[in-house]
Amino acid sequence: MKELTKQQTKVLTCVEVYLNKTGFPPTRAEICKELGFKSPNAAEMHLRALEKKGYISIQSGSSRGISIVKRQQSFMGNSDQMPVIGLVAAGSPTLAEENIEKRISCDPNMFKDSFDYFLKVKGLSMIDAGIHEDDLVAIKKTTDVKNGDLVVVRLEDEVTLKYFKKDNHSLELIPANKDFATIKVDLREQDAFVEGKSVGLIRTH
Amino acid sequence: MKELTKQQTKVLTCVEVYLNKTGFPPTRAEICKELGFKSPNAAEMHLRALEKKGYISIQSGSSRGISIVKRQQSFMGNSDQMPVIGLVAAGSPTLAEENIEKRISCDPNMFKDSFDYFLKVKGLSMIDAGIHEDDLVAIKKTTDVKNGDLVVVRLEDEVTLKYFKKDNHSLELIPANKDFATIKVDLREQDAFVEGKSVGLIRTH
DNA sequence: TATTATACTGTATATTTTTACAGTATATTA
DNA sequence: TAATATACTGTAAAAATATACAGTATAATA
Repeated sequence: MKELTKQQTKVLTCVEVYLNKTGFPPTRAEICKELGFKSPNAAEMHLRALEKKGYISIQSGSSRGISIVKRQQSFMGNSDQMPVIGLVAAGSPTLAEENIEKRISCDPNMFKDSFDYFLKVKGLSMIDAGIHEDDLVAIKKTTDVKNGDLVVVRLEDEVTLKYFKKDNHSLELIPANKDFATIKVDLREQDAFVEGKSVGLIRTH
Repeated sequence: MKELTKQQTKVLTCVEVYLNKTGFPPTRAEICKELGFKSPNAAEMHLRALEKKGYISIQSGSSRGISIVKRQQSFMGNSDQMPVIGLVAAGSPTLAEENIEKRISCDPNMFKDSFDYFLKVKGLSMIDAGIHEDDLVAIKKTTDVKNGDLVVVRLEDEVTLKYFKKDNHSLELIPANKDFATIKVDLREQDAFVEGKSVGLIRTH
């Protein structure tokens, strides 16, 4: 998550406080009044920046259409709107806004380890690990992975979920389905970027 | 607190659901669309009644200026401490305190359907459905189940998680593992009590 | 039996609100 | 050095929204 500037933090706090006090988000004008700005465009621009950085989402065309994605302070409890990543566009960063399919309200600490986003599973390559198509795998962004971990790896422009096995320069990405082949990468020849590892899974029946 | 009429309850629920989904309250027109009213005044009048009875407060002159004073149910973007049911003691009600292994902080509405508790899976009888030992299956308490649903059924003093199939007096509880046999019950001879059905699953890696 | 509450449709309007556009200025990055 | 991000003022118009008013109809209450 990108860092916020001082003013952006002020605006986000203002929205949170207003929401906490009234139960609904403020208008641009109300933010201005609260923070001493003289133009509604000042608030507008800060809100746009906050959206771009993933802290809020703005429902275009709706009055007070601000929802908080990631709270700074937790007023109520610890529930964030965790992003669900569907198909990742080639070359784009996994967490880019255009890859976010929806958001689910849940506790980032509901699993043993914290996590950053859900990855929606495509295909059947992990079926023998009880991971089905459309399951949501909770991913913690980290490069600190051990052999045997279930990891998200980017190869060229493809993102894949497999078991991790590394031995010197040889990386193996192992599926859990006998119909799929292990992906073998020689790290001297090809890059592989570990995006994170799975800390849990949720499935809707 | 005064009692609500059927329609007022509907409107209040509508506001709560909208708020839970978007993070801000609905407009009169949006309530109408949701509930099938054709005039914004229909929503207006219900909101006035809800305010008069103390369930909400309305900020006059503000768009979406509805705040909920008294919630009907706890929807929340906030998390509840959902109970995890481990081994169920023979004869005791499933949700009895002594059966609660721990509690997990999460949103009761994180799946498509709401749920009441997590059941910790024992054994391998559902492995081919991608349900492993120690997975937590989210159970909604209900007796309204259809053939093919994944249900929690109590037979005598045993609680089991299986696929449901009922045909007249014949009840079949079908596992997802070829090494396990389908449980067949003649309802004229033996009682079977449907405790609920699965709406989702979570697993910690 | 008159009154009040519930439960709406339908229309209209004043107000609220978003949002685009035109500027100004500074700091940081490429 | 040019481009981009931040950080605003000021104005205006289009769109969203609240809300008043005029009705109709039914059920409950005094």
